[in-house]
Amino acid sequence: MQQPAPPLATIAAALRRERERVGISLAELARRAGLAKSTLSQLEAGAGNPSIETLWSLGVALGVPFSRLVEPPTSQVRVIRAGQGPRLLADKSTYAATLLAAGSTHARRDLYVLELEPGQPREAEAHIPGSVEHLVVAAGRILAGPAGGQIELGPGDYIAFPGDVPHYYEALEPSWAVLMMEHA
Amino acid sequence: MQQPAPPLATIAAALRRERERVGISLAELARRAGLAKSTLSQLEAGAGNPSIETLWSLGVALGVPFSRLVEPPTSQVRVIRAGQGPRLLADKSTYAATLLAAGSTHARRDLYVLELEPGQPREAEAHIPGSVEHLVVAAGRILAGPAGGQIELGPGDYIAFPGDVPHYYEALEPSWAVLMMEHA
DNA sequence: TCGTGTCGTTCGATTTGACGAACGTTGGCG
DNA sequence: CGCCAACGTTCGTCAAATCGAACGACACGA
Repeated sequence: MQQPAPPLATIAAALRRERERVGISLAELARRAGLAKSTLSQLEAGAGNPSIETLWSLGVALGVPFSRLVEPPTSQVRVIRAGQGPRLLADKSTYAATLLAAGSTHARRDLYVLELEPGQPREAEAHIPGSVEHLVVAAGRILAGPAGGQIELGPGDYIAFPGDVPHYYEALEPSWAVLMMEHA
Repeated sequence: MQQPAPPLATIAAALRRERERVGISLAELARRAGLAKSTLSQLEAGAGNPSIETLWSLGVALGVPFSRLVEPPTSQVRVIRAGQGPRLLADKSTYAATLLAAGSTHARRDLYVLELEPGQPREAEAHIPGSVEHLVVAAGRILAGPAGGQIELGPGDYIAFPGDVPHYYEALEPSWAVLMMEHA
């Protein structure tokens, strides 16, 4: 499972990698995480055995989930090509989805553009267990979320919710959005 | 993301839950993990702030992945309102990125909202080999693509291009877009 | 009724992680 | 050039996590 993985070096590498991804200095990250520079310096040097709270605050400050800091990076190289011509999948006149990028069976992530018109809401039944839907509203107003827990969203708003329970989309005005479907 | 979640109580609950699932005593687990009984006792009581190595050895002894001990049960609904969320530092004032969803190490796909102002274009150096960037323009006009092959995009337009070669973003007017970064 | 084993908790001693202050270095600017 | 600010590192100090040992509670047999 995670047998021979000494998390010491992994954490050191992950910290430096993620920090450079965000593009901030060591001192700045320490400030945001509420830590001493020295602590972070030693961590990135591979020395030390940080406490959970310390690592957690770094994860929050970097905006990455905790697991990314402790688990070794996946080294396998897999190329997934962008979808060619967008295809249209429509089942109701008020709802249209355009498939932008379809992941392979090994890396399942699909990217859609949704176009919705007010009127008949779309009720989606549960998908495969473990799937997650990510929605960013580009224009208009949309009521979305798991059945019974819908939330109203406007341009720029983001919502993520489990796709393996019944859920729901309704446009309050002509709208469109970007949807990332994540399958377990 | 994982915002105000103090992992202290989560860990305590997870430890007791997983230990009872395996069906061993506290003393036995401490023995297998190479820890003092007292340490484990306090951890399950919710007191303490364990080090990474301590928690890791418990994960190994319990036969569960590390993340199961630190992350709360499972995903629920998460909303990030426009303008909220962790903002990545802009190396130029014309560029801002907000991280919406960060993939785990096993499914590396990150979702961002980009905000761009006209002016200085953003030149990005190559990322990890095999990475792909997917961009959907929500509003405005953006010139984007690999260096030398930029394409002008308007609202609703989609482009995918390799992220492991130098590439380029420029807003022709105030714009924002949804970016999915896909790491190999 | 002892004696023995294991359970989980509590109590000092010690190792060690985190802090704050200093250091040398680098880059920008008058 | 000097000055200043920020960077990342190193060092001494302090608080805290971990340890080892002892504790009371419970169960099982002799």
